[in-house]
Amino acid sequence: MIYSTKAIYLLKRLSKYIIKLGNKKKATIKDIANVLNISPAAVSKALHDDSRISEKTKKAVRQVAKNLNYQPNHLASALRKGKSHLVGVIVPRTNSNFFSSVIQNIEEVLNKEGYNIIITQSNESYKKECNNIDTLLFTQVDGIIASMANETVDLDYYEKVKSKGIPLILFDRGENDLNVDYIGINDYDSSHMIVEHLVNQGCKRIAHIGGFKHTRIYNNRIRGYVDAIKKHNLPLDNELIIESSLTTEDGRLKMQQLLDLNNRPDAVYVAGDYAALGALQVLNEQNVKIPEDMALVGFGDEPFTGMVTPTISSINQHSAEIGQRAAHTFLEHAKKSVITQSLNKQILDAELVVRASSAIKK
Amino acid sequence: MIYSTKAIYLLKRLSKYIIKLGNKKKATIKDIANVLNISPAAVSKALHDDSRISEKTKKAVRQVAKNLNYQPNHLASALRKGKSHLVGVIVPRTNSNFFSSVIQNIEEVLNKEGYNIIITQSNESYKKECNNIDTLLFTQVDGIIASMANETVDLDYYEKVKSKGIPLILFDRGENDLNVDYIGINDYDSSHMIVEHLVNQGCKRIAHIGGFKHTRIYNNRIRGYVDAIKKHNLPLDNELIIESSLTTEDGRLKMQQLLDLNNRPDAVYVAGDYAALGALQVLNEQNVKIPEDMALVGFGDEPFTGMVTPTISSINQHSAEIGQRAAHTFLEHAKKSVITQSLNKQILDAELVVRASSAIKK
DNA sequence: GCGCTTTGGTTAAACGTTTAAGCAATCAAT
DNA sequence: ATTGATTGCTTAAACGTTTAACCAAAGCGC
Repeated sequence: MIYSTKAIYLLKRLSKYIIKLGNKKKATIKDIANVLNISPAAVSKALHDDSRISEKTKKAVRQVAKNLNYQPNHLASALRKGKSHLVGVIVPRTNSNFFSSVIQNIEEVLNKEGYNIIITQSNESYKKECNNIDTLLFTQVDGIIASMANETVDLDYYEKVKSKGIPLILFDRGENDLNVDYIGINDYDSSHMIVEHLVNQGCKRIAHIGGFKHTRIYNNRIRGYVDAIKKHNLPLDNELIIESSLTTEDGRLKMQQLLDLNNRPDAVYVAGDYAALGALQVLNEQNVKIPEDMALVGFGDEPFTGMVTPTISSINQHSAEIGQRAAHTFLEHAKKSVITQSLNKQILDAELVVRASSAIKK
Repeated sequence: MIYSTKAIYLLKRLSKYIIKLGNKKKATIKDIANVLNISPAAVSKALHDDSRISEKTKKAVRQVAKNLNYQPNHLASALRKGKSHLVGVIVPRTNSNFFSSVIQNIEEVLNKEGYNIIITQSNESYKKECNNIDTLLFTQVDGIIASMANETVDLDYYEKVKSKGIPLILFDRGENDLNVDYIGINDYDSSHMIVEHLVNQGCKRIAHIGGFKHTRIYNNRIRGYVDAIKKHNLPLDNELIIESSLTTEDGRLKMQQLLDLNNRPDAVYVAGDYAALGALQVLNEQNVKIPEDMALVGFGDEPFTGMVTPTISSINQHSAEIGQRAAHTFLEHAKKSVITQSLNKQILDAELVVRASSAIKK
């Protein structure tokens, strides 16, 4: 093979550089510029396919970049551009299927647009959540997508995010008062669906183990339950509505409470799957027949609802779509230079997945 | 209250600045410097509690910083210092309890030291894993903590990380060949524990649904199984050792395969909990009594093993400790200026959690 | 061969920190 | 009074990109 003098010259400069870089740090735009005897600015433009750079130069730049194993320094470009291309995500915990699925979908959408996500967990603690916000702001994220901890009532920290002009998108657990984008399912209607379903199965006395009233979504589920019960002229008994932290353990306790009633319910709608699992365990242990003696419906469609015996009917919250919408909503904000947020709700219809725990009674 | 002339002067400058910043961007070190009529360098030093700055100035700086709602720009300091204080984490998926627990512990340890983590999922795909490595390198992470995808056999991409001088720590699924730090449990011994336990329960013909042989941990589990079977003079039959992808679905298939044998086993040790769940479903559906007709042991101690009927015995992999150790191992590397990695294994003993699926037979 | 556009770059400043080096003022000791 | 150390800052460069502004050379129409 015959090389032109030019090519040989280039090769020499290159190898000189490679040797020089050998034990040194990473290659920069400057190194490429030096090899090709052009300015760093030209290299930057070449790499960004600027129209003011000749095709020849672009090719050469790409070639040298490859040979020097060049990786752009994201920090430098982020600093210069004032954008980190990082998005913070805050969830109560990642080991629930709902949140992990939402996250995965956020990630997929954002990665395609050159964004990375930083996931943080609040463990349902308000303090941890504030910490998370601080670290995310510190890391200069371009936006925050969050689902609030159960404990969170004080919204000051989220106001801080807003005041910094950083797009904030809430999902699942959100607050109207913040006046930002929100994506979630229709909790009120979901409760209606569940009650309707249980009525169709012949249930006459339906209890509800709900979440904390101060969390809007749980409050909506409670309201939906109450209205649906009224609609069907069923007994609306105070002892049939119980507030719970919705952990498995608390689900056990609250189920026991229902079983201890003089006038037991014949169905129970639990506002969270983990608590529904606790309820199921208690029922199984005490040989209460499901669904004959007690029908059971959960909320969230966690995978284990299909694994336990009997399988638990539940509400599918469309985690994938929630994640995708949250990501797209952020991207829309990111495209605009001026960020103006207002209450903008995207409410999806949920889907009732009927399983053994509430299957038709004979 | 009486203010000194100085204080009033300061207050004036401050309010001037606050007004100026009002609709503007975030406050910087320069703004603080301007308010106090000192150099930005002095501000930086004051904020870092440098001994060469007077206590008086430090106090003033802190006060103004607070009033201006100053947040240090992480990007700038990272660029200058050549450290991003970001650590990349790669896992097959986050919705397994094992990984989510490891991650949570990594996060806890690293946050305390001022590091943030970026979590990425490979979904068991080699290609996605390579992508993840690229984005992490692009984001200038200071280190990578990873558990490999099932598919991964080619180690070139991980070599790339090593060659950039970025600390690499593997856990659970790792490769000796890479000569980096590794944290995991003793898979070989765990298999011994399981077989031993099943023998004690009176099982005479123990099958193994294992993972892919090319993944070292699964290979070790198989070797452990084989050696333990030999040790107890039990039948070591080729049809009793099945390779599986260890998904729930594949667990079902492989369990069926075992049930179809002329000479059925009386126990099966499944190298993953999800596959064990599939096996359990098949056994339940076909009314094979567990553990009387078929004892069952899983691996991983996923929470659902305690939720299903009957509950599944499994191996607890000490996810919390693995996460903590991985984080600490990274921190040790980070402290040193020169990074020299070598094969350094930390092997923890696992723990067998006996549940109903293998409880003593009468 | 004059102005005018186009091409293909270059120069220099900027992003917000950190930090080595420098320097003036004060103080301590001789 | 002189030297030397200490205190408390300042100056300026650097990290690796991006980008606005500028400019030289070539091409073009007439």
